[in-house]
Amino acid sequence: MDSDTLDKAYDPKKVEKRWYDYWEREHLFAANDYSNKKPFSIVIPPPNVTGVLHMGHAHNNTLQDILCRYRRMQGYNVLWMPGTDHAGIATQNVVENRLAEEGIDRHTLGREKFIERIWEWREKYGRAIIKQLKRLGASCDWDRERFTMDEGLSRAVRTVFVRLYNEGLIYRGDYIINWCTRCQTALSDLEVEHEEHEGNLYYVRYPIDNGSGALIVATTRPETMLGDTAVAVNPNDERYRHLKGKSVLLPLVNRVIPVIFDEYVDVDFGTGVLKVTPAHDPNDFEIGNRHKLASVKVIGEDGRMTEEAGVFKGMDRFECREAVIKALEKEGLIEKVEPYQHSIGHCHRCRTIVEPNLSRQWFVKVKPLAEKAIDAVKRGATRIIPETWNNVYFDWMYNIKDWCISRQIWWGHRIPAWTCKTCGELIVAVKDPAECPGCKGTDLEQEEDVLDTWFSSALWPFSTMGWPDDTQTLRTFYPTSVLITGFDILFFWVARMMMMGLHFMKEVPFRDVYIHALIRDSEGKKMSKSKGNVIDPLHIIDKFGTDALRFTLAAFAVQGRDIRLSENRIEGYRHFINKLWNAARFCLIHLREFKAEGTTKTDKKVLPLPDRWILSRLNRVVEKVISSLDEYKFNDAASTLYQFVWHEFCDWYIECVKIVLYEKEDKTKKQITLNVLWHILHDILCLLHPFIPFVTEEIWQRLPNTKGSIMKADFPVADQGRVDNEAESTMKILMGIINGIRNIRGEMNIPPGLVLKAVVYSEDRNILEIINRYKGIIIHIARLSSLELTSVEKYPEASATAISGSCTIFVPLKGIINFEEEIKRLSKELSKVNKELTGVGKKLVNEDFLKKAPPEIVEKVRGKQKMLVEKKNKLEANLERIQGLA
RNA sequence: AGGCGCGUAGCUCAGGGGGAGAGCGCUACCUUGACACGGUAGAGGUCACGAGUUCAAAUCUCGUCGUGCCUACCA
Repeated sequence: MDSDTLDKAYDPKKVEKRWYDYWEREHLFAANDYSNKKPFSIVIPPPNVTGVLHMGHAHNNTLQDILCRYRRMQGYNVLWMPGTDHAGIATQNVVENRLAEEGIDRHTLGREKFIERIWEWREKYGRAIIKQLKRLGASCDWDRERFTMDEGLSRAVRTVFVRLYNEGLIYRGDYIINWCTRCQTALSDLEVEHEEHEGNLYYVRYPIDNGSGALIVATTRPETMLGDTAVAVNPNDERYRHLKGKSVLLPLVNRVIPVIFDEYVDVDFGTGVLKVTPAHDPNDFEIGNRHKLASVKVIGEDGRMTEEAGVFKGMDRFECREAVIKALEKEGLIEKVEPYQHSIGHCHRCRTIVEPNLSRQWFVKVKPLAEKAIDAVKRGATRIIPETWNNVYFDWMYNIKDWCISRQIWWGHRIPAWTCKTCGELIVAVKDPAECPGCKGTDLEQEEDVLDTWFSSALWPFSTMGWPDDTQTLRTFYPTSVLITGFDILFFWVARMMMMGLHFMKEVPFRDVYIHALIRDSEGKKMSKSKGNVIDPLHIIDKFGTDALRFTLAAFAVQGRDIRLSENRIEGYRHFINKLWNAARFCLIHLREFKAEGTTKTDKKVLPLPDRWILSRLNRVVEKVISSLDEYKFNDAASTLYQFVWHEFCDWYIECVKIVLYEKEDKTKKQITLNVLWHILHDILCLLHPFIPFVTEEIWQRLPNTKGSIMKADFPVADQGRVDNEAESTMKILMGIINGIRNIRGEMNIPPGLVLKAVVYSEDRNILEIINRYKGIIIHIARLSSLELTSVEKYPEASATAISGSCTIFVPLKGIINFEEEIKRLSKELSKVNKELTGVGKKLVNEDFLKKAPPEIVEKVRGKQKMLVEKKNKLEANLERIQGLA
């Protein structure tokens, strides 16, 4: 690498791929199972194989990458475990749709062939997301990439299943589950999305059997009445007490069904009479169990009415609703119809309305697992950050219900259970059994169903590390240091990993869980393809570069608030990348002949003021960046660096350095400054590398006296010895004076070509001395021809004036001054001061304030008042004088 | 129905009991030997509204309105 001049503008396209390939070639992302360095590990939230990178991925993985690069530079042995998820239903749907385009149905293809096709499809298209993660700069240890359907992970899944089964924590049974009539599978409660829906509440008359009158039942789903096996009332409901032991005649079906009494029924809802359909409603199912009612399934798996529905057989469930209403109306059994708003469950994959259906499925008894998971967070073994998510986590865990894990699809881990066709024995085993352990029969039939995708994801932190084998990877890297994810999968994934990790590893899967915001569009809506409001990260990367995107995402990553992304903001941060680039360009031009021996740290005493100042500032920044990153405050770290690089390093330090580098100063002085310049740039690059890896590597490679990749450099450490309050306050004085002069220039529209003289007056000799010592800096940056100092009040004629601290700055403008403008300017300033002064004054006449406020606050306000009064007097004097001249 | 969060400059958002901030946009001036993806200066805010706590509230508490999300078996 040479340190020739950089291009005038940073072009990410020329840089990004080259350095990523280099990092991979040099194995810089590789974790070491045997290192005795401190471990730091993260498992990636595995994206779906079907997926393409969206902003959520970009955000999530940027944050992970920042931490991984940061910890590596701090000397940790970092493992970032990558991989993808087979995403059962989603993937199956995608491939099914592809096949449909070819006119092929999966059933004609058959199970084995169909699964083969999915594997083929995965090989061909499933790698897209990995490539895209690489474009993002993700420093995963790619040699360890895992897939939830890999041999090893599948073995983990089977092992877990078998153990839970043997422990009685997995069972099979007939229960009401959520059924998607389109996907043709059961769903867990989490996979159902509720949505408000305008419907009707139908009041239907159920004639009382062998008596007069009728019970009126309110329902939103009249079609399910065909499967009613009772009507229920609350035992405390006076209105219906007399119906004990009575029955009603179920209309249309003409089935006699009992009136039962159950506490569940809400007296205040509708008529206080509930129709009970155990086969199509979870609550009714419970009631049915309590009262030993029969279940009549009237809606089939395809969403059409079954044999049991009599004349309605074969109708679609929604058609049937209309038909039932019509039939009831005909018989005069509809009492009334009220509009009614209620929420309806939809399949989160295909939006079809979910049908609660009685079905034989496999379940995990999660209560005992959840207790351990609750406890782990309670006792702080795992921290959730930000803490507000604790409550959400606890709430869900406390109210957890058994998890339906069987899915009637083909793509996934097939349930390791077999039925012996000879004796009916159920065999659950890790390895495919050859014969029935009971009757030794060999005619075994494996369960058709596969497991919920999240069942395998729940094992991810340890299955990826080789479990159930006792591997060195597990010993070194489990539990992982932190999990970074969005709250949308807190229950789906985080909670379940907690449960499984604690149960099988006897240890939490992660020390910290950092829950980040969701990326939304400019209106605050969740980005989704169907809404068409996505901002494609790859498009952004092409347009602005990866670093600009990453820095934006980091700067936006505020805890507890969602991100509304806009291209404008990303563009703003591209400018920052370019600013850094150009600052480096300046440095490199001057560092061309920089010698290695100059890189040792110079003693503070011999350093010029600007150098002491920038080193002091740098060390404060280092401290702040480290503490921010340690607390997952990515935005604080990013904006601290932004502020420092742009508004301190570029705006002030480089300007000061120019004086030394461009004037004919002696060589040693130049060397000292170059030394500091090198140091600051060096540390800035290291501090920024985790956020913006590409541009920092590119500059690093051209910076003299660096070896290898910046990835292997040490992350800066704060050095309290470099913090220099005196230098900071002195610089503040100089900046104040420079700003005063600049203000005059700007406000008075003085041509920039015009070199000005200035006179600074102050009664404070110490201040004057300081200014005198550093007048070169002021002269240069404020572009003066000379700067005079005086402790005697003598007013240069026709001057514009500015006040800074105890100083009055005069800029003689004989012949150029616009008196009106100057009067306006001073008056404006004066009214500002007066306004502030009234505020301060009010406080200082307040007895309570003087008595009760902490003394240092009172002192501060007093000091401020004094300063303001001084400023006011000076302004008034200047104003008076200028008015006299006008 | 419960729970959580948000309402601060034109826009996107930081801050979180004692000086209202940033980026973008806007106005004026400027091709100054790193950078016009730049520089300098400037305009712009009853920090949603109402009450309370406090010497002091954008900041804490309560309420109202608006807004977003999550959870839920009231048919």
